[in-house]
Amino acid sequence: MKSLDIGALAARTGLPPSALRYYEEIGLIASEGRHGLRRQYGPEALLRLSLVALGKSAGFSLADIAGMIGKDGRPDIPRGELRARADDLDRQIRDLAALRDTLRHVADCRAPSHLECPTFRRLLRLASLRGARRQAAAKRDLGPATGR
Amino acid sequence: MKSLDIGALAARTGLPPSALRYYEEIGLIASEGRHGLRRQYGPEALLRLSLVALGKSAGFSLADIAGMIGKDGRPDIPRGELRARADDLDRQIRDLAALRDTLRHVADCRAPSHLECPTFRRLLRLASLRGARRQAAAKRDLGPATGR
DNA sequence: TATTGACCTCAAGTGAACTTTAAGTGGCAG
DNA sequence: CTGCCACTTAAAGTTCACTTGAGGTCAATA
Repeated sequence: MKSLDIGALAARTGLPPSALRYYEEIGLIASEGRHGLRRQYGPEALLRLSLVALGKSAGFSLADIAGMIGKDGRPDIPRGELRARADDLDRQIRDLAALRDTLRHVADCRAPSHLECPTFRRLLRLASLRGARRQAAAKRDLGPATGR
Repeated sequence: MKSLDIGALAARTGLPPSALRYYEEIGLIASEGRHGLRRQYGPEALLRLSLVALGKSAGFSLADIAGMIGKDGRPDIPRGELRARADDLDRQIRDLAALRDTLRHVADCRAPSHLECPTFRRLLRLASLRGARRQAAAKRDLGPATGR
């Protein structure tokens, strides 16, 4: 019998039991049944939690993630939308990579103050632009996680 | 007289006035004075707000940002923290790429069940490893914004 | 001068993602 | 069989970053 109680699942995932109960409450995972009062989870719970961890670290909300992995472990959303999401992710990845590069540059830069470093100043300009774009996007679509 | 009222500052930054008042309340920006009741902001507010936008997009909390750009306006951003944040971004980028790949795969895969698809399983394994690492990090530092 | 509209304050509300608390249950080691 | 202790529930509390609402002020325009 390969079933785990909530404590075991918590131990294997590193998530506190309270969080696992919460995930179950919002439908992110499901228990196979109970042993007495105690929830018993099958091994597929571990898979689902892996997907959840993946989505979370990618900046999606739990609601988004719930939408991506349907009740049965496969996505609910149409293929076209999945591809569009993937394209969004590509864009987000490019932005983050640029930010990371500039952060590293600034960390290594020998200029006495960050404000005097031209790269930093360029980054500031970009950040403002990003802010504006973000505003525009928010107005545009009222929607999906851009990773607040 | 180069001072902006809150509406003008909002227009230039894309932030709503309510957010700017909130930022002032928590000490992220300061107004130069009032014209009647109305706050008047100097041009350095724009610089500070650029820094704030930068910090936000890098995943810092407003409290973190407030700590980095002192009351005096000079950014005093610890280089070590910048590097740590860049490393976080690297991780986040890897996560995003994994998620993007998973999404694309799922959109294209014709396998009857994803659990039977080796690509899917490989992606999940990668995600689990990441989850474990993240736990370890959380235990290690108890601290700064890890992104939401 | 009267009105308009952008600003003001303060308090309360929001939503996400949990955590905490209080009171109770029940499997199992001793 | 008894007591421990990990589990259970429901409800309330927490943090972050704001937003919303009610009621008020005032500078500039008609």
